[in-house]
Order: sequence, then C-alpha cells, then structure tokens
Amino acid sequence: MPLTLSIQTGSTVSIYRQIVEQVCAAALAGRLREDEPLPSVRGLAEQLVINPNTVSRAYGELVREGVIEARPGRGMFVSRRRQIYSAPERARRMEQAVTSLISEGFLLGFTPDQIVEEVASRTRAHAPSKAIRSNPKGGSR
Amino acid sequence: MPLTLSIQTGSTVSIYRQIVEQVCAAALAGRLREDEPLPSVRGLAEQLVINPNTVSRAYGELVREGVIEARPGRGMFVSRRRQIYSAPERARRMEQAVTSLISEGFLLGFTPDQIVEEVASRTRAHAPSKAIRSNPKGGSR
Amino acid sequence: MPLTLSIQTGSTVSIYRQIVEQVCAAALAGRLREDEPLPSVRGLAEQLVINPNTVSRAYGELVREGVIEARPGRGMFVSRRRQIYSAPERARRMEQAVTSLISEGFLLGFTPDQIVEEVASRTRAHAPSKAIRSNPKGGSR
Amino acid sequence: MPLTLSIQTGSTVSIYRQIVEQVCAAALAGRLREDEPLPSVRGLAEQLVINPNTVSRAYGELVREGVIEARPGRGMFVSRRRQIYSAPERARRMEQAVTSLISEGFLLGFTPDQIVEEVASRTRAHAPSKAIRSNPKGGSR
DNA sequence: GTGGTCTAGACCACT
DNA sequence: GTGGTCTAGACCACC
Repeated sequence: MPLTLSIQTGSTVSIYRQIVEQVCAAALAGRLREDEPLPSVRGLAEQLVINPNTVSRAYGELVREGVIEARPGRGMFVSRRRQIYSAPERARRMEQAVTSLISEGFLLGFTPDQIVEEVASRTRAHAPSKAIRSNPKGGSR
Repeated sequence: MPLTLSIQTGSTVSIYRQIVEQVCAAALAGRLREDEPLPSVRGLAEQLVINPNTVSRAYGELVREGVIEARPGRGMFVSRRRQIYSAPERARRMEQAVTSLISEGFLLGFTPDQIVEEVASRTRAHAPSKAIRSNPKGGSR
Repeated sequence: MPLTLSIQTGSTVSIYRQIVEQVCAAALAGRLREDEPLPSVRGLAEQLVINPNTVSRAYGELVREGVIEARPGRGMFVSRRRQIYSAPERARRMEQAVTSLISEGFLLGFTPDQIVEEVASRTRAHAPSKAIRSNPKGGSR
Repeated sequence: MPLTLSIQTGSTVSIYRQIVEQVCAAALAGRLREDEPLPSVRGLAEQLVINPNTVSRAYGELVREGVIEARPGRGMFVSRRRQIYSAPERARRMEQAVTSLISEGFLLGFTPDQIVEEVASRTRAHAPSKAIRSNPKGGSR
C-alpha cells in the first residue's frame, strides 16, 4: 500500500501543511517503512491535482523537521525520528493546540467529556497499529 | 476581577484569534456575568498594546458566533447561550478542530494516549462544575 | 461575463454588506460556477474604487457563513451549499430580517399588501428556476 | 390599551430606531387614535429601562418625520400622515430593503415562496385592523 | 463614553 | 499572482 494522502480545499490549513501533517502522522504511526520511498514530488502532485511546487515545499519542510530524508537518486525516505523542538517549546505548542480545541468544543456546545471522547475515538482510528515508538517525556504517565 | 486577557506575540495563532478563544472560554465557563460588560474595544487594545481594530475584529467574530452581543453606546455583553449551528455543521467543525489537534500532537511527538490525556486534564481544569452560573471564585474545587 | 458587482455610496447599508448580499445572491442563484473564482480582493477593490480591506471583510463574512471558501494563493470560490445554522437560529434570523423589512415598509408608507407584493415580484425575478445548477445564460455550452 | 412597546437588546438595530419603527407602525396601522397621547418620555424610559435621552431622541425623529407632533403641555400625538420622501427615494429604499430580505432568506435556505409566505403571515399579524389609510402612490391627500 | 465602518499602507504565507 | 493579518488614523451613530 503506497500511502494514500488526501487534501481538502477550503480548509483553513494550507495544502502543503496538510501534506506535512499526513506524512508526519503516517511516519510516526509506523505506516511507512524505512526502506519504502515516499511518492515522488511529480507523482504526488499529479495524484492530488496540485502544483508540484506545493509538494516540493511540503517535503522540504519535512526534511527540515527531520521527519524524512532525501537519498539522492532514490527518493525520499522516513528518517529515524528525532525531537526537533525543545521540551518547553513542545509543551507550549501542545498547550496552545489543546486550548484551541477546547474553546471550539465548548463553543459548539460539547461537554468536556464529549470533547475528550471525540479525541479518543479519533486517535484510536489514527493509530490502529501499536508501532508508536517515540516517547517524548519519559514516563508512561 | 474584570477578566484578564493576555496575548502572546509570535504565536502561530493570530492575535484576534487568541482573544476570541479566551473570551469564548471565559464566557462559556461562566467567568463573565451577564450584566457585566466586556472590556471596551479601546480599553482592551490599550491594555494589550495592540490596535483597536484587532480587538474590534475579535469582538465582531464573537458577535457573529452568538457568544456576545453589542449594545451600541454601552459595550459588549455576553449573550444568552444558544446553539447557532446545525448538527452537521457542528460535527464538521468539531471534526476539523479535533483533526487539527491530533496532527499537531503527532507532529510534536505525542502518543495518542498522551494527546487524549492532555485534553482530559485540561477539560477538568476548565470546567469546575456543569452549571453555567457557577461561582468562579469560591469554587467547588 | 465575470460577475458584475456594484455598490452605491451614501446608502444606509454599509459597503461591505452590499458586497456580501450581492455575492450571496449570485452564488445562490447559480450565477457563479464552482470552478470559477470570484474577483480577487485587490481586483474588486480597484473596480469598485474602494479599499481592499473592505472587500476582504466582505469575503471573510461570506466564508464564515459558508457561502464561499478561500483557497489561499488561488482565490475565492463558491463552496458547496450547506445549511450551517440550526433550525432555531434560522428562524431567529429570518424573523429579524422580515421584521426589518416590514418596519421599513411601514415607515415608507407601504400597505401590508404592497409590501408582500414587492417581495413577491422580486423573488420571481431572482429565481428563474429551482435548480442550483441552472444555466443562467442560455447555452448548454 | 396604552400601546405596548418592547425593545430587544443585542439587535443590530439601535434602541431608538426600534422605538421609531414601532410607534410608526402602530400609527400607520391605526392602533393609535388621534386624540390619544403617546407615553411620556420619562414614563416610557422607565417602562423600557432605558435612558430618557434615548426615548427623547426617538420622539424627536418621529416629529421630524411628521409621524407625530407635540402639543405642548399635553403630550405627543400622532399627526395626520404626510409623505416625507420623494417617490424615487421611497422606491430606492424599499428596493434595498427587499433585496436585503431576499438575500438573507436565500442564504438561510428559504425558497422564494417561503420568503413571501413569511412576510405575508407577519404583515397579517401586524395589521389586524383595516384602518390603513395611507396610499403612497395615488394619494388620499 | 461606546461600537461600527472605511481608508491607507504594510508585511506575511501560499500557489 | 492570491488571501490573511495588523497597524494607524479617521469619521459616524448611539447612549
């Protein structure tokens, strides 16, 4: 299975960001084997009917973040994951993201329990395999 | 205590969005009494050292979402809670919000369980009680 | 014909509101094809001799109401029709709109029957057919 | 029955305008007899829990529009209605108001017939009596 | 005093 | 090129 990506127009998040996030999620969830190349820039652009520049940019970002790496002449491959953000930076970003979700959830009339449940059910869907290996903090806390 | 808001520059979320989220959270959590006006546009702008237009934009958004209402010449007040979105629209927006959080979480190296836990702990903090008219200061905490 | 908009200064309704209403009417009447972008923010501003910010505001409102969607870097497009408001909210907004018209009509000295007739004749003009994908010009081209 | 007025906060129309419209509608619908005074400024302000200045302003506007007139020492009374706008001006304003309603109606998913019906049912409610006497075009003047 | 609108001009991110 | 955000400063209507 050659990794299916999909983008949705009209979203607030840009196209290249959607690609970054999906590839990233796939890599972290173990859906991409280390010896398996990502779709080529031109191929993916054609498949998604977007500009190759956009795909190129997304891949560039992923390389910069250390998620994937280019093996010249062979393609892009997932690299061994390394943390790129400092611990405080990670915490800050995560807190912000959680705050956003909770605000939106409350605004839409969801109860706290429902919000948690929405997230829980979606994360289960996202990571069917147990191939998660990164442990950013340490404890299984 | 007349509702303290704070913004952080250099964040990925825009200033006006930060205001929207904070006011929204405060209003929904009952930290704002119905007969108590929000900070004035100019006042808040001065306090946060930003342009009044930015505050105005944030307030406008909140009005359109039904969270607060403008009483011209008097100020902005929290409006009575009502569900303005249809069920499909609610689901759609919530799904987008959840997707956004999960993507960010994965990117930051959080495991699914950790993401859920982050949300769970924060919702507990946000909602000391189910009653909207809870007393924010005395706290059944 | 790429959608002609016009505004009149000195009206009681604000410029950005006029744009919202006209685009809204055009989109809902099917005068805009789905793959055809709206006039660009700068282009429309130039054409109407107003500030780009004003156009931007109008477009932003339309995005929030689900009428159009922004594809960053490409332009604004009409989005697929969806009902974003809940039934009570729809009723509430419609009631307000009707009240506004009736008041204005009375103030202008129209009788109830005349008011109804004005609306009836205009709705007939606005909706040549029930199908959204109607062809406004003639040819099936 | 001493003419009941009501205002609603959080509306886009200002308070004084709401008063103007309601008094105007009442006068035109014949719900106000010519020998019957309107509520006093102070009385109405007290009743509606608003600032007397606001009521005063509304009455001033009505006087300026020729809808009511002051009989010093006795109070405000409805005057014999005269047209204050030129015919083209009236038509222009009415057209604008109708356009607004139709746009909003379409946006909310109402069909043309439903929009007309909404207006029709409301005008019936507004004017149960047949005491409409103004004839804007032919002139019973 | 309050919010609402508009203009002018700038910078950024995305395609 | 596109839209999105922010600043600066102005004017208006409302209370």
